[in-house]
Amino acid sequence: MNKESALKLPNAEEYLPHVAYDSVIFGFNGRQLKILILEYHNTELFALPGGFVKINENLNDAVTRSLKERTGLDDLYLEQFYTFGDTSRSRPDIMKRILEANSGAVSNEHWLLSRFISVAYYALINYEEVVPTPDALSDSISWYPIEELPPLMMDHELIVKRAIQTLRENLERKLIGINLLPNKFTMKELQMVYEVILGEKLRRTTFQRKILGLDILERHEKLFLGTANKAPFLYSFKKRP
Amino acid sequence: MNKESALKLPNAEEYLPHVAYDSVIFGFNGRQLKILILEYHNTELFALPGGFVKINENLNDAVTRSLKERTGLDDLYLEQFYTFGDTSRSRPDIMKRILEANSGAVSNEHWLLSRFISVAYYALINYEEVVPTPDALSDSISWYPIEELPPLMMDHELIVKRAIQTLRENLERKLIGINLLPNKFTMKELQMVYEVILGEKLRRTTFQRKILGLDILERHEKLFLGTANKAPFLYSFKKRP
DNA sequence: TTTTATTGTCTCATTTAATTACAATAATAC
DNA sequence: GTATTATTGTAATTAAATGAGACAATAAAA
Repeated sequence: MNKESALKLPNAEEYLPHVAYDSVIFGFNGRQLKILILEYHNTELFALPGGFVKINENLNDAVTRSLKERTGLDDLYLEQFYTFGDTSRSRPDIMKRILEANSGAVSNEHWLLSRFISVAYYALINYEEVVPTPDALSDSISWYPIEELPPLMMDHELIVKRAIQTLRENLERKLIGINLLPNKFTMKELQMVYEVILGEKLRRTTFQRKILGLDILERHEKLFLGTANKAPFLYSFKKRP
Repeated sequence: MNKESALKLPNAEEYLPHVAYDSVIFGFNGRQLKILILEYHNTELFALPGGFVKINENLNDAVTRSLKERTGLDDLYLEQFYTFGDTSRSRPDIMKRILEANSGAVSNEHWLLSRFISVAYYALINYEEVVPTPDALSDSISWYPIEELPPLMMDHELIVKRAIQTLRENLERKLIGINLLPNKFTMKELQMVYEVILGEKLRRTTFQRKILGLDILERHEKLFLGTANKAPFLYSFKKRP
């Protein structure tokens, strides 16, 4: 095991025991909705990025901190959506495999083997700006389309499912100024984001009229892509006053 | 101090440290939306009913257990809505007052004086069926109209505010089969529930047409109240198939 | 029998949304 | 140049939902 990463392992005294968080980080590559999944060293275990809360740290700050570490971004749309608290979600056997693959033998009393309650968040980020960075326990962190996720450990598949469900429910009400697109985008791109989130096709004219009617977009120059058809306008979200 | 209640104090070994829950229990008395607030022994401190999670207990089960103890009910509409995790929400000074008012001197190392993260739930219950019962630390538990709450300790006012906000947001989408009414109710009563939750008056004819159009109500016999006017029908929510 | 307050249901106007239609374009083919 | 093609922006038309009254049908009291 590589000593450097072992040194970065979270230390019992620094963190609140029994409390964790997990993040479902959504990105949009122009066609698909994807999420960031990490793979632990030498275990073939896939998981959501997550972490622990320092003794004197606000829960929300802890999540923001780890998202900054995983993505390099600090302006992201972040929303807490559920706290998972079943006893069955804690799997000391799996945690032990992860820890031992990373740093050799681990005592059965290790704090990370105890029961954890996990507060789950989802984040919406600009796919193009992200520099995914694995954490101390992981080999890799990569984008996976939500339709083609690897098998996730513990209850992380349930967490993803609920994240998508909440995202759908919140789409109309809360997050029109979605962070999933670059600063400037076409109406078609915005429509595609709505379609992949809702999982259904929308009518072009209805969608366009509705969004424009909300008066939340600013129109910019046209985007000439060299295709043999009318060039679409670029839009950006208006700054909130 | 009364020895019996002191004996019921939660014991450090039985519970998950640093994890708590609080419940906003809504009831409707026919005119107002109310919530259950308890008052701690000899402290003039008012708080939401809450509690702690046993080492081997699911979070949701812990909440159900305590709601059963506080209200006598086990069939209630219960929804988790947010987890409060700021460091500033923990107030060892206040907790110490509560504990000492209950059982004499308390060590500064007492587990209840440490930082807690609280998972907040709201419940909708049938006002008439409830038998409010204080917990070990409390003198009383009583209904307060949401417009006339006593000053609540720590961040409990914020928790109530967010509960009401979530209830409003969820009214149309989720909980048409509200638990706030008795089994049979008049259209006017249902409208009043909507009005107190939304905080606005609704048009009688529009409301009636909309609700009946949803096809979720069953019509029963008329309710004769002895008033000099046409008697309204009673309705109940259709059983979900 | 008349009066009063309230309920259940219609009607009609108004608003909002869905659907269709069509002109405007940006590049390509000729 | 001019016709062709795919796509975009918007207007016109239909359909659906909602708002605002109108009104007959009560249940009890005057």
